[in-house]
Amino acid sequence: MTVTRAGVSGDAPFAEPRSTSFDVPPVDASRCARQRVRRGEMLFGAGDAFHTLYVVHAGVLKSFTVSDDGLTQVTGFQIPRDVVGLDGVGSGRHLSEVVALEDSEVFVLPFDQCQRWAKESAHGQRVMTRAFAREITRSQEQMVLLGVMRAEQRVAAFLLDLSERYGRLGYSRLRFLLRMSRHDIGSYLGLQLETVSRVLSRLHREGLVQVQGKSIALLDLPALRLLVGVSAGRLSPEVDSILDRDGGLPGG
Amino acid sequence: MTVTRAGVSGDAPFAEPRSTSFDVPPVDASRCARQRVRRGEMLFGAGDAFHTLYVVHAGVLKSFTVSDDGLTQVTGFQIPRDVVGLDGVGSGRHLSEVVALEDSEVFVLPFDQCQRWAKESAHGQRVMTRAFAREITRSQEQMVLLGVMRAEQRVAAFLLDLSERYGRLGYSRLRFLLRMSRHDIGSYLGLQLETVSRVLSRLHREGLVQVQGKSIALLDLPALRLLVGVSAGRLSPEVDSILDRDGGLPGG
DNA sequence: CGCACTTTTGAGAGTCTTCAACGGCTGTGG
DNA sequence: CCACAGCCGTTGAAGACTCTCAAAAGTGCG
Repeated sequence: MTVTRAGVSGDAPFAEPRSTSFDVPPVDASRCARQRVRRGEMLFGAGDAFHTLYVVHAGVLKSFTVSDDGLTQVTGFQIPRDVVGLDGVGSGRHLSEVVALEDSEVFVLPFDQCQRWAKESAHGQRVMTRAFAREITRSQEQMVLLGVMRAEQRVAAFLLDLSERYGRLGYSRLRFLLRMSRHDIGSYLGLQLETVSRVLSRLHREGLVQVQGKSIALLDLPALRLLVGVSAGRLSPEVDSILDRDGGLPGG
Repeated sequence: MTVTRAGVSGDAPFAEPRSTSFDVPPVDASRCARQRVRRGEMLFGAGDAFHTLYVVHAGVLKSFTVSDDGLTQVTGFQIPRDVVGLDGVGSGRHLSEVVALEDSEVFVLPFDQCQRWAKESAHGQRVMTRAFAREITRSQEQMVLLGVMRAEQRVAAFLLDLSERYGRLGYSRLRFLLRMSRHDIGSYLGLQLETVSRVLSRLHREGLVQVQGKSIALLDLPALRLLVGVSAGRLSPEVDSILDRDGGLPGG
């Protein structure tokens, strides 16, 4: 799958029948610029100038850091409502690269506009702060995963995380598709692709999950949770944020 | 070393001869509340309500997550000018715990005050945003370290990171003290303490470093950098932030 | 429909961990 | 001031887990 660069095509704001609001800037998704990113296309690359945040509207993306020698490390997978691009805030350049794993669409949120929004509205500030905070929390959890968990636990944690996130979007928590390759999963979890494959096979044999290529069914959620251990960071339903007085997400 | 809870003693704002400004809220350190944290004392614990950020003024702290079953994972070591407490922003409760590794002092920055500052001043917003961004960048680099590096590389990267940070503070980049135990280092790097000890011994034998208990001397910086590989995330001098028009830090 | 990539599975090697023992250092109390 | 207890650090040996190399089957895109 060759990576190409996404053309900025649909970047003119246009309205849509139902206002799909999300908990990230700007408030109103219906009048927000969008951009399509086809499977294999790159949303932005490492070293690109940063001036825009994105929120996934449809599809799945993967983020990964690129070392000077070409080695890569996947840092996350983004599904609808996830924010993309925060890695560029610090230096003004993107440290990581983002590619679509399937035909996707993202909302385009110029960062200076976000900043203005945060400055002018208390709600805006809350939302922006929370976006940052989530990224920090997520990274911290991933650090625990990479630091203390063994292969089987990492894979289980990965599946439970996806399950939870799809669930929050209104999709099934028990059956979903792994849009990313075993290689990508391995890179994300600090494992080799063979190890990922073996662990999935083992979990299948043991009846905890059912795997058929990219199709996954979680057969025994409690056992999976037990496996991960109460020990390693909460992949559990979100705690309410002190920043979040604006509550949950509509529909889903 | 038993962990006790730090009493809120010096929390009344008081002035100081020279204004030690730092690049984090509030602007003026000279009129900022402070708090002493003695060796082994806890600045805050996991689950504690979050309402305050801290900036290390003197000393060294360690942050670590605490699992339900009591297992811990060190998430970072903080030296002067580092921000502490951002992990609590997301949920309103601290997810991690912070303990002083030596007698230390921190500036106390009520978060709502920071928020107000960010809202009212462009400079404040930049500084706050950058504080968040740094935390994200740092976590991302740690993810790479934990995900793709081997023990020797992790330890070398750890030493180079400390070297760089001490250097930025005006201390020697070549000789410094490891205030934390081998156990803490291991926890931070996703290794066992024995592995850390062994690697340090090996690096010593090979002439890259000189280790005597907690005292470290980096004898061959280029070799250490080579070992880490250009591959794994930049632990190199900071890129300038687009958020940072306020420049460097005053005297180290 | 075929080529290329992905996934699975096996076998052996390597790294890191685990268990264990020993010496050193530190802080405390007599 | 010295003795002691507890923690820290080092080192060894065996074992566990993951990686590497390799081959074959499966899948999907063009």
